[in-house]
Amino acid sequence: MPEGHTIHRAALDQRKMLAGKVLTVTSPQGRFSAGAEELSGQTCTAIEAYGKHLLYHFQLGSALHIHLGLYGQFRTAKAPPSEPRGAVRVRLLSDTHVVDINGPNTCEILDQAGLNALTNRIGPDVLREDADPEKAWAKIKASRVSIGQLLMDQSVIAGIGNIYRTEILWRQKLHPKLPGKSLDRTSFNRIWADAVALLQLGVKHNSIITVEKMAKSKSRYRERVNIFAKETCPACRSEIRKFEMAARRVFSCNTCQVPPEI
DNA sequence: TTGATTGTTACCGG
DNA sequence: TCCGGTAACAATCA
Repeated sequence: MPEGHTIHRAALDQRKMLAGKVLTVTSPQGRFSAGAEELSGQTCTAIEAYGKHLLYHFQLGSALHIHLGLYGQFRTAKAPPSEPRGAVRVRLLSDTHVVDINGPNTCEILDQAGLNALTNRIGPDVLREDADPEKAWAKIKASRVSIGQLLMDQSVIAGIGNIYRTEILWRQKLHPKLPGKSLDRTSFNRIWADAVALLQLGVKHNSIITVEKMAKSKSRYRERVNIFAKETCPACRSEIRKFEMAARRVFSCNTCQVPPEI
């Protein structure tokens, strides 16, 4: 479900529902082993997205750390809470709203040391003001790994997922198999700027949109991306190639994105 | 019921 | 040390 835009959007939405309020933290189905009660009754002081990670900070200094993985999702509703839907690991309840966290990959309580460890292992997040692109560039220009893989490596650059990597590389006319070290600085700058723009648009609309102009009547999902899971390149009508990269599917147009010579 | 999936980590071997 | 490959895990939806 989530690429980085989903988590940043969730942070925006949930701030209004939970931040600055005393929360009741429960695990209605007993699926949270690390002691949600520890946080219950504390004020949630801040909600912060970091790449695909979401942090709920609490007044005594620890934080609830959530990573949704491939399948997890947030379900939000107005109070009073109703019966949990699906597998709810944690339920956060304020005076006005309920946030259920279903099926997250990670669901744990972090102290300050844990928070530091987390932020140190994540690369610059394209959606954060404090992101330093130089850190990403330093790793990319030194790596013989393909740019398609590097864009998915959250320790290199945070927030981009499988759909955005395909779409960004197509938009920038770069083949996914190009080695990181073969990119020039201009290409990297374009990738970074495009990632920022596309993910910001994703936050705004709460969905992935990578086409330049989208007719209102064509707002169905398949019409919002250029080549992801498509058959034909919208620019040159060539056949879209599909292949695997680190066990994830990638798409490219070998006309618009010239493959590297082997 | 089956299969696919917008993700990550651990571990192994070259 | 780097990097590719594999398995494991998660829950939902079409």
